[in-house]
Amino acid sequence: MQKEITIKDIAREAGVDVSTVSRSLSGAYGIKADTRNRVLAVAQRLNYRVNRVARGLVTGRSHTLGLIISDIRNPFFTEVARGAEDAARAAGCDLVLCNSDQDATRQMEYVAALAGKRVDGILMNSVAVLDKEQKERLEAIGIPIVLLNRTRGPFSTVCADNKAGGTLAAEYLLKLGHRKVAHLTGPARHGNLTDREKAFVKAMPPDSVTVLHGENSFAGGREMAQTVLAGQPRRITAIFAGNDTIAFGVLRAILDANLKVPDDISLLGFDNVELGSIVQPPLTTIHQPSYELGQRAVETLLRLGKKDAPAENHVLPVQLIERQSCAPATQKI
Amino acid sequence: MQKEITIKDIAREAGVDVSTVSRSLSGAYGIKADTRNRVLAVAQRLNYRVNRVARGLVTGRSHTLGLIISDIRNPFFTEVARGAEDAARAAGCDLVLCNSDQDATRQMEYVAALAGKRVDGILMNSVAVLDKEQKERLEAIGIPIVLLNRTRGPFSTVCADNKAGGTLAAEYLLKLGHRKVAHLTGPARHGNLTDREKAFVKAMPPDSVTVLHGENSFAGGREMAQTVLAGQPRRITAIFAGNDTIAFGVLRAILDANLKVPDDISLLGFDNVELGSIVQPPLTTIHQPSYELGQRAVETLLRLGKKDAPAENHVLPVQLIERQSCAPATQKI
DNA sequence: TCTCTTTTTGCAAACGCTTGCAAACTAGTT
DNA sequence: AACTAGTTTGCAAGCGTTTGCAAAAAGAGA
Repeated sequence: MQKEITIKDIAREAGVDVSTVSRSLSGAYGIKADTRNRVLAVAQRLNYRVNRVARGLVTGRSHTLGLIISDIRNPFFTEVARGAEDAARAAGCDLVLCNSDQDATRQMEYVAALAGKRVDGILMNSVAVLDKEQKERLEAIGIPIVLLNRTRGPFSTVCADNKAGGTLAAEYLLKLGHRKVAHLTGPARHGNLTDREKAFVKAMPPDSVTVLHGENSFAGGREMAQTVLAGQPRRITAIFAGNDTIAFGVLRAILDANLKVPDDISLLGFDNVELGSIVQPPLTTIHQPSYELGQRAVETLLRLGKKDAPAENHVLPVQLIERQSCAPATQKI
Repeated sequence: MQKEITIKDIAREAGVDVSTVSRSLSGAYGIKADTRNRVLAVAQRLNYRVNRVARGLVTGRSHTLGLIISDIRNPFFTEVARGAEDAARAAGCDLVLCNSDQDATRQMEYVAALAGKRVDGILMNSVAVLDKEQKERLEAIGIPIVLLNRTRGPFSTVCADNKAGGTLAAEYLLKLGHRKVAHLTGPARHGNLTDREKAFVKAMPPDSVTVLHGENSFAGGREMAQTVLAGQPRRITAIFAGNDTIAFGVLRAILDANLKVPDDISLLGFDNVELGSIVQPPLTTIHQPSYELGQRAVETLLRLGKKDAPAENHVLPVQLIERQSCAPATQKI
């Protein structure tokens, strides 16, 4: 590691004070164009590159944001991350990536590490709803934070309109004539999924929907679908999956059972991950604006950085993406 | 932003010097257990959190690594990123995510930004082979760097064994009796893909393979497959795609043409992204250890950080994943 | 009790930058 | 020529740590 070139070197070389160099470099007002150019030339010649950590120490701003999600491999988060990164970049910030793997301890470790780094803000899709102690810790840290996929709480939030999505799903399925449907979703009490579920059930006629809770994954969807398909207490004409990943599992189970989508059974997803358009048949789903979620979240975060900015709660609209996995219900019964 | 608690506060409170606090906190040798405990207690009580940027300034180590890839949404990179993040975390480092979108300028901007942040190392999947000037700039920066998906060059590299993969593909297809095949891949002169292509063509009998170059994407695969399927100068029994993403596009085109995989035509991918096992039929492919690639890369990076560490070149083995998209060739002609 | 080691602590100088304040100029008025 | 009002610069004090070195304290051996 060769010696680092500092503004001192430039100052010496250009025959001015370091403060003048600093001001020239930052384009501050009050430096004669002549001097500035000379300084800039020297800086260029010496191949100078500002040391942001030193600058950060004095300014107190690190121009770094933290993104804590459960797993970047979840396509939804991939998209969120991309939106966040783009927005961060636009604002001259870097984004550090943290995978919590749904582990609350790990999540809080990351928060602590990011705080130690004095990031300008934290973007987090919290593992679970925060308990009182965690909330206090977060507030004590005093770093702007915005929570993804949350709607309430003392912190700023950015979330898709899951309730509207649930309702949308119900309306669509009803319009197609489905009166006996199953909703296969993740664990109960999972913020997002629960909102979808509640709104969906509420918008459907009483007794028309069977809800199954399982693992929030491809395998989970497959399993749930298998049990629904196997023990058939009632003939089901459509399945609404809690999200696309579950839907893919369901699809696999249906195909494995030698049934056809949508001829034998309709399938509706949620999220609109890219894969949905690749799979056969292309999946009809509720689009969640994941990229915009990430984007909006960092924009909010940046605003929170300003003095006395109030918490913001954003709810982004969802949208039905009609592809080929849903068809009108046929009265086979 | 309330006032930050510093070691000075602790020092005052505990009645010792800041250096003692620093040493206590870092568990240095030469502090009486008694004192240390007292300091630790005060730190705890004051809810102290070390300022890593200050520390970084004096130690010269930021415990941050940069990851520059073209797009995190590419599932291959998602996996690489995950491997990298896990390895970084294990080493007590953070990872900042940079999407270059295949833009060389943007890539170099990121390098500069990361350098300004004084990251401990950069992990990069370079957009293109580096020209002389870029190489010099990278070297001048003096930050450890490891290149992903490269095998040669003055820098350390981590790469899957693409040549072996190409050969493997050829051997497998030959074993199944395919003698007229197409290789649909990305742009010519794309490091990775080119290696695969060359090895594949070389291992196949002369004149048995038609190579098509197109866009490296789902759409690209679809298009190339359409032209192969449409104008059929010769009957093809199998397609080897440059990677899984292309393969998915090919699959879609085949399905759209009312042909069956593998009955009418066999399809072989490369990469082994998760989606491959979800798609119908499950895709036979060459597994590239993406997670390990990321992991290995940061491990290498960390080693480079040590004094006088020599450059390393790693080639990771690939592996055939046999699923259901390939079948023995039938002599339809 | 008095040296001689060995620990344990404190002092002070970095690390590379920003920034408030005052000094030194420059130009504009009178 | 003197005075005022800028404008351009330099001085020096930080930002919160770490760390080499020396001072102080504590044991140990006599």
